[in-house]
Amino acid sequence: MTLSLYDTMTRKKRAFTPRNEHRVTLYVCGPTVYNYAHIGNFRPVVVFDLLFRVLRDLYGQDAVLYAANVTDVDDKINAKAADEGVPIGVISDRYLAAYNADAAALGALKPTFQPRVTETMEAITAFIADLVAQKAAYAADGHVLFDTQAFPDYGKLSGRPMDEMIAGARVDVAPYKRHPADFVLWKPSKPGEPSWDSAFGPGRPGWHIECTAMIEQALGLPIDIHGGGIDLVFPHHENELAQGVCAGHGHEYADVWMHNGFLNMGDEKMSKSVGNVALAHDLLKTWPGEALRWALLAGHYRQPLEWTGDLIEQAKSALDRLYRVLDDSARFLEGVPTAARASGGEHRGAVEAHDAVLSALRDDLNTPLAFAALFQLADHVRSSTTGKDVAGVERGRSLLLEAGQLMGLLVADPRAWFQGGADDDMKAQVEALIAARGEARAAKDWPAADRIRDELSALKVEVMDGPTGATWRIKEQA
RNA sequence: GGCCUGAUGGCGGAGUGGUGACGUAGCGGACUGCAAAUCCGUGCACCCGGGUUCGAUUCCCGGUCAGGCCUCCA
Repeated sequence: MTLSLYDTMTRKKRAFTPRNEHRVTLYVCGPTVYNYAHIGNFRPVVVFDLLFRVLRDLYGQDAVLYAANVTDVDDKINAKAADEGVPIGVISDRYLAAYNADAAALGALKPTFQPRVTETMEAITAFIADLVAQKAAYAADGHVLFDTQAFPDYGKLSGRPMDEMIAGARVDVAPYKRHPADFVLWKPSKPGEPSWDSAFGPGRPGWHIECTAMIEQALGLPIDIHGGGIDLVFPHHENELAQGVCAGHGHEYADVWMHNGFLNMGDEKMSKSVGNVALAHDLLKTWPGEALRWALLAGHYRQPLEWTGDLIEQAKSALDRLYRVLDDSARFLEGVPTAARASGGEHRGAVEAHDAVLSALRDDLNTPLAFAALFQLADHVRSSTTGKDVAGVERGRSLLLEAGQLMGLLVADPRAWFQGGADDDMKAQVEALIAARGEARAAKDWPAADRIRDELSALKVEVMDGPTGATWRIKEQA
């Protein structure tokens, strides 16, 4: 099975072939750490984490190098640092830690590298110097600018004819630019702002150069896959590409460009600047990270996604269904003597469903199709459990867990998934009530049994009578 | 003004030139002391108008609507 990926540059899905299958390189544009990140920031995090996992599954755990940068030089960081009267590092460290914690809660693996602009200054200034030497950049009015005329293919990635862009532009062009599309590589810092020394004078890097320099430093150019949000195609990635090619790396930058669709809140675009926020940090207080991860993967990554309460609830329900199968089948296996367990049998249906998950993911990360296969696999486990097919349950269960965990899902203990909110005291209390209710039921004292259920209900606990006794779980919040 | 996406059932959301995924919600039934879960059954769609075709939700053209980018928001 080959991996095919949609490439923004060629606008079609292509078979993916890494330059070196022992060293597959992936770079994704990361956050500016000046505040808690909203859930939309985590869509690319989760999407490209999934790609990272699929690549590792295909090429080997250590064969994939994944770099996700952190922008820690930025006006918003400067403003916040000035507000609090602290160095910018205090701000960026604080919110980077929060960001990483949220990403981990959403099931994202740590990238191989997480470069920061402040730790890449030498590479940035060296890169700019290289561009100047190649006559692809020029100094003007204290700035160093990239000369877009030096790159004939400028506009190709985003599919924008440059002359039309300029004709329709609504922005005033800085007078020192030779061409309206030229962009800043290095600029002087304003008084009081952080500044770094360079051959072009003290200042700070422009937006686009940092990614190019970080890629060069962390992975080496060219790379296999470059990813990010669709909104970055122009100008950010277009500019990265221009810089990267003109600095000379065999005139190659990235083989595949991948872009995830936007996350929308209701009908409004979700953006911190608009103030229409849903911080992952807050969402994680009420929802399991796995449910949020599922919700982010509920649609194909290239499609826009509407972020609504319904979406999260449906994601939670879907996971409940899978965890219920895992829980029920685990209880069934606990009741089977070890000696009676066997591992024979083909269980073709389960194997096929497992393979269907893989092939769906390898087809440009078709997560909805992968979810469908996951449910199919769960149905096999369910019917094996009902049919008391021990080998079938064991095989199906391990395939389900394997497929789910490849997607960063089904990582919780099934019982903990349902009883997660309870501490030991509460568990003991619940067990005692359930035992009392069991006695009442045995005596066919239904009013007493129902009274105890009401008590449990008040504790937000739901009891479920089964053939092997009662089980329970924490009820959904309204 | 320029460029680019998308339009599928109550909701979410794949996919396909012809037997209409999957999840969730609805309805009927089984099971259960009741309930939950589970199982069985069932209803529900492919924006509009042309064209190509034996046949289009799927291909082509036009339209409408929605969204994105062109301002260092992923």
